[in-house]
Amino acid sequence: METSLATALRDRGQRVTPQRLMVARVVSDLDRHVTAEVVFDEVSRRMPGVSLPTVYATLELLESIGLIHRVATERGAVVYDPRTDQHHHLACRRCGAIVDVEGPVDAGALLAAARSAGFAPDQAQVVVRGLCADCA
Amino acid sequence: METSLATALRDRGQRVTPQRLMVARVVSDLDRHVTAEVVFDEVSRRMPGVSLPTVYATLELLESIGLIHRVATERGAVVYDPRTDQHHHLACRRCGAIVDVEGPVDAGALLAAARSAGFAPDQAQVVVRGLCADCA
DNA sequence: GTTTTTGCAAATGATTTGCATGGAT
DNA sequence: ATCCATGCAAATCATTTGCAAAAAC
Repeated sequence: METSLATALRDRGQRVTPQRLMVARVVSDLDRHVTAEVVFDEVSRRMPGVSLPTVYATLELLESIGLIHRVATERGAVVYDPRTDQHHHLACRRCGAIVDVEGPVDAGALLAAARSAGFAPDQAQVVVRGLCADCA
Repeated sequence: METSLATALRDRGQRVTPQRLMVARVVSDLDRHVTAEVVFDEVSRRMPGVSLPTVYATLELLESIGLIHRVATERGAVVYDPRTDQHHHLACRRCGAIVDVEGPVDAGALLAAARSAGFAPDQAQVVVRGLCADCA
């Protein structure tokens, strides 16, 4: 991932800094939905002195490049998802946890309805709400 | 709606106050996705002196009763939805707008996958991401 | 009369901004 | 040498909390 990040940054005329490489590496290593705070803690462990604003700015940058996705939870909290391929989410209504889930979904009729309303759809993502194994 | 709210409150041993009735009426009248701030502004217009904390508390109460739904937008902002029946959303990736959309969705396989992961699903909600008519 | 709800003010928590310094090109 | 990125501190924004006074039961 570091390589593709460095390439993307150079292509965009932006700078390759150790902080940016570290944030990208940490998100990739943690390999789950993480808050900015969690990323900051792990980055700080590996590279003390990195500031929280830099972590926020870098997460935003990584999202604009397309290396991570920003996900809003039911509670309004924000987490970052290292997966950028199409997938769906299970959201626990009690503890707020979000877990990935795979599976086919037929939303063709919905996309058609969206188009006829003048909306230009990119993708349909499903959020399954309920209780996770721990809360049930 | 006022009647069902008053009934629900009495059933729960809670009090029927003019502020609560007004918040419920305003959400119902505005009849769209609204922020707490927007509700507060309209409530203040009709009944000056109502405080913002009361509006927040009442929106939370209305949601726990099931008269409105809380929805987190892609940006992490929170809006309240007067519709409580099953429906889906179009989310504009540029301006953040959220619009209701109707249509059948087959998420049976996904729900099955959720169950086999120990998750107890309530419902599957689809968020169609893309560009709204105004932003396209 | 008793208990809940309200309004006020202050606290909180997450994220963003301004600005001078430091670092990448 | 130039200009972008960083770290720090402070600002901002939405939401929540503590508490005394007011209102509903």
